[in-house]
Amino acid sequence: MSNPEDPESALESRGSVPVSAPTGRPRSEEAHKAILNATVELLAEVGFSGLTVEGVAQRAGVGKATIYRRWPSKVPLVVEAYGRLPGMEDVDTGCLADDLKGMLKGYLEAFARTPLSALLPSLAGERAHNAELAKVFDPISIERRRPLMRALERGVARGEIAPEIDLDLAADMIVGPIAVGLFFKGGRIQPKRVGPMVDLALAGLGIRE
Amino acid sequence: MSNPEDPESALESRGSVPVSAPTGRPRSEEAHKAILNATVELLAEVGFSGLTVEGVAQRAGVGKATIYRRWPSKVPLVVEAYGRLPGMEDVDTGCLADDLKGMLKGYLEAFARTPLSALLPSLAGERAHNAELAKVFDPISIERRRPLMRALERGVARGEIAPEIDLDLAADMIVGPIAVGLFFKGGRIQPKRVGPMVDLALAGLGIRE
Amino acid sequence: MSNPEDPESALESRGSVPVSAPTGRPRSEEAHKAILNATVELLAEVGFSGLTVEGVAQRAGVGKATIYRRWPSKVPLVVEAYGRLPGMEDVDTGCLADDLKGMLKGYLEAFARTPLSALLPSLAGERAHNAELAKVFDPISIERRRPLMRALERGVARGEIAPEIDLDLAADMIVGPIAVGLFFKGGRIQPKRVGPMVDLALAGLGIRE
Amino acid sequence: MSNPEDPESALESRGSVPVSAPTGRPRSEEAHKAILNATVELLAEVGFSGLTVEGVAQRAGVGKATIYRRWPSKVPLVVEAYGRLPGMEDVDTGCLADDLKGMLKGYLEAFARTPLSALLPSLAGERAHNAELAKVFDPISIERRRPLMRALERGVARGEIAPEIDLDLAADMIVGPIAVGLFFKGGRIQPKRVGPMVDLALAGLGIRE
DNA sequence: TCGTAAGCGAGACGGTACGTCGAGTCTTGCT
DNA sequence: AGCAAGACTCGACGTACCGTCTCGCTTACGA
Repeated sequence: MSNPEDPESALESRGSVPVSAPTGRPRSEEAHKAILNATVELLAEVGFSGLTVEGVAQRAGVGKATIYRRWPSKVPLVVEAYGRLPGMEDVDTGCLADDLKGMLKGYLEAFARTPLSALLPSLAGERAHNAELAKVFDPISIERRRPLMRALERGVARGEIAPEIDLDLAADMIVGPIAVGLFFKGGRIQPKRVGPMVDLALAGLGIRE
Repeated sequence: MSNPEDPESALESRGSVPVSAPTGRPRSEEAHKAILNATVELLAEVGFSGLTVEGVAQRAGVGKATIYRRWPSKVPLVVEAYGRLPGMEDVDTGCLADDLKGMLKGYLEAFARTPLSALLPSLAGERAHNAELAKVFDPISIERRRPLMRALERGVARGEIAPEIDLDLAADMIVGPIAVGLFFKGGRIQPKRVGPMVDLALAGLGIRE
Repeated sequence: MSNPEDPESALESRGSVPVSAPTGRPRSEEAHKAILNATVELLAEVGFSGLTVEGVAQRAGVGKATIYRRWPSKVPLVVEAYGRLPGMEDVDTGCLADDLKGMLKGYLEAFARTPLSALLPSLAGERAHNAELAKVFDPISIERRRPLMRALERGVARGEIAPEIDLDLAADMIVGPIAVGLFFKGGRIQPKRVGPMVDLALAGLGIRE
Repeated sequence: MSNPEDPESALESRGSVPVSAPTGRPRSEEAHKAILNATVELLAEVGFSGLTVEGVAQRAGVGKATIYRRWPSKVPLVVEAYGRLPGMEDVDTGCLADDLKGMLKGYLEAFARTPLSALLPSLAGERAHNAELAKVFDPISIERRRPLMRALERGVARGEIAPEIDLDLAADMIVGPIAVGLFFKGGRIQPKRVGPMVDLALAGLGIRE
């Protein structure tokens, strides 16, 4: 993710003159991909704590030095692999409830297709006492919930949500059950439970007529 | 946790005859406590992944074998240490909103007093790819949210909650923001935000006049 | 062997009044023997360096403390076990060559019957850097070659050996090939080779016609 | 000792084509030497039984894995260290007695200069119940007494020794007193006693005029 | 005849070293 | 320069014994 040695970053620095002469053999893009793929695969198989750089190198058919040349430790490697996995995709139907239901359903399906459900708890667990990880993990997390925030903002604009509502808190409440299910029950929420989940969040528990 | 030498287990086997003669020097209760204390301390300092059995032994002033004699690996050790930390305490005021606010506030204060906020993400992260851990972790998690469930049940009984509401989902939604804050934002929710949080959960996001 | 707690040593301190009242349960002679037997057996099986006090205790059906109550460490235990094994037995035929051949043959047969050939190298090896062991081992070694020395002295008395010969050196030369075979070739000398061995020692290598 | 990576072994395989491509970083010759030196030093200080691989690693400034990569256990390590120590050096004066006296004196001086006198008993003791050790130890022992055997053969050629004499037995008898002194008396024979020792072996004990 | 003092088997105690494994770094020859 | 390979130092793993220390019991003596 935009690391300084990345040759593509050099191109971004305006024009055709590289910042410093990139002599020698260029880094293999192939190796890069193989490493990230191996990382994602292994994370799904053995989890974060079972992941070894040695294992990634072997699976990717790559020397360990090639990994360490790109990532300073296994944490940023995993973070970048995580960044490759799909996040929430914006759904805009004109109705808040349908937007939320559509987005969450799509997201939960991504959980089933990818190692996201193994990765997220591992990374979140490590994050808690690893400031270095937190620094790169948090922006990605914020980025990933942006579609959700946008849907809520549309809801405010349309008058479906009262303007004084704390949207951040609202977002937490909407994805909260997914997080709780993921971290404490080890299972993904079934997609069919998304409907009630959103309805409950929108209507609240309280009876007030 | 209910290990066979536990004197109370002996009582469960009906009557005064122990299952088998407990010969030899009995295990030191003192060492047991010292180990758990050291574990809790170190978890708060270095997290689950940074915790080493060697470090626990050293901090507790205990030989490694004394730890391995009691716990087969660091996972159940940490789980037992986790079990010692305070959970939610039931608050029964006769009003659902006040019950929930009281309980959550108390719980969040426990987060500040104890290493719970370091432990929970670490354990939840490990849980995701460690079936052995999941087996012992999940019952404890369920036990810990029981006061919350009871408050909700009282709410149903009092007519504060519609009877058709899925209480499990409701509980997830109420603690959801705490979980999200803990796992993705690395911070405990401030106690003063508990009020809006509960109000939002009870009233919902939707406007319905 | 004559350790200070030995109740029989108390008797040696002149007279019938024990130094201190030997109250309490007396030490089990049975356990003592079982420990020594187990020690000899295990030495033959696994050698000195493979011998563990734990193993001896288990084999003897005895607690470890019962061993440590009698011997301060495994070294004196092994030495005492060694002391129980047969040594050279004096043979007095009136002819030096026959005496020596008889004694050596008998000794080599003892090697075949007992774990002596496993014990001796182990103890000698340990002796080299274990002063404590050397202190108890050496007197036993001297004692064990005394029959050999006596035979040589008889040879001098009878005029079979010139009086100016250093008998200690002579004894070393006679048992030397056995030692070399034991330590460097791992095998006991075959009894039938005893004859030439003694003849060579008596006649020397040199031709002197 | 003649391990497959040894460059000289490659030469033995006739021709310039190495048996297999030696990829990766080559093993550090420096570390190898440092380990062997540390081993010899420590053997002299604490003996075989007091020698720990951990201690060798520390003294050599080397990781334990680097030791285990080269030697499967401490036994072959010690054997190789032993192989580096000086053995008997051939002395050829034209007179058997002088040859033997010269060689033995030189050898005994090597005992004083090196930890040989600590090593030999330790290794011989271990050898007795360690077949693996015996396999590598024995050829070295035979090699080391070869100068002695050659001197005896020269003695036969010159007619100083009767041809029917068993030279192996003769060699055992000549070094026997050294072995006995080393293993049972813990001391090196004083060099000045070498003369009588050889004279006795050549002339024998028996009086026969 | 009974108390008391020491012995008993069992096994936990704090330690130390074992042999293994992985982290992150370094060094080959080749591309 | 980057590459695959693999050795490097370091440090934790989980195991096995060390020599010591309780346990709940015998066992024998002397009060």
